[in-house]
Amino acid sequence: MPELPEVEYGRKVADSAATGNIIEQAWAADDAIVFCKRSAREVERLLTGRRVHAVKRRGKYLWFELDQRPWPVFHFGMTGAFRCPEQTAIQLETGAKVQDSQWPPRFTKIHLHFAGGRELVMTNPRRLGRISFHEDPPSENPIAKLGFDPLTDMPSLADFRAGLDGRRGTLKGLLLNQKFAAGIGNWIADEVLYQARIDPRRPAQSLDKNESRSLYRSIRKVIELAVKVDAQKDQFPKTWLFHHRWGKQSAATTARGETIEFMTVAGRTTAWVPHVQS
DNA sequence: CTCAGTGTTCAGTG
DNA sequence: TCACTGAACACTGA
Repeated sequence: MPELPEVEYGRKVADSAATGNIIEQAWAADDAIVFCKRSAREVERLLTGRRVHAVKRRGKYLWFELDQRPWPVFHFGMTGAFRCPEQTAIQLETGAKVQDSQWPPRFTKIHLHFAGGRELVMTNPRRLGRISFHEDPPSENPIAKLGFDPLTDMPSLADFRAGLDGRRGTLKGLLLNQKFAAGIGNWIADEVLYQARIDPRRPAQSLDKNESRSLYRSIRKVIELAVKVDAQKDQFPKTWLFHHRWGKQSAATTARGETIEFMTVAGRTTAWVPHVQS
């Protein structure tokens, strides 16, 4: 699920459960991959008794500010999510909010119990997510090398344009590059290029003034709206490409009746509308 | 049974 | 060294 809007929703879930509260009990799964070689017992030791001062996000990364360092950093990979009993989960495909059928949910990697009774878990079925610990997450990799965050740190149009200069690769590849813009993933890249009416294969440095402005505006619009509705896909406008990109059905069309085609760009499946994007 | 997949990293190339 | 590409990773669900 996780591109910027889904991760920002995860931040809100964690914030409501954790901020201001003390972690009374922490349970971690034995999973050397997700915990970056750290043992479950050590993870539990680093978290138990700590008070959470804030839950921060940059791009697709989240971290807790605790009363003692190091601080935990969370990345959802392809399938991770934060859940708490009070908050509904967002279903992967449809984006609809659903209640968990069991608690803690399947694939729970970490389970926190807070003083006062709130709980929070991170699930991660495919184990491409990561939970690591850093003394100062924003100044250390991988967070330090991220590019601008389109929600909290959108550059000026002039700076955005300057960032396109000298880029030899495709626009699609650049949008997916977290060192350029942090938080854009496969569906947002396709949505933004469709709404800006630009061919995903175009070299980034080839855009004229109108095109780069259009791309800039599309990024802001898609991110801000998706965040506003807590990444619930059924609340995205009907005109968005998003609703029609799944399944790669031949003869897929947008709500406007435009033919959608699929191709691989920058190594990723790319949905686009040749009639609109040039 | 096979394969694609909303992500990142790393080896290899230019 | 930088920019970029493609494979690998891990596992579920179609």
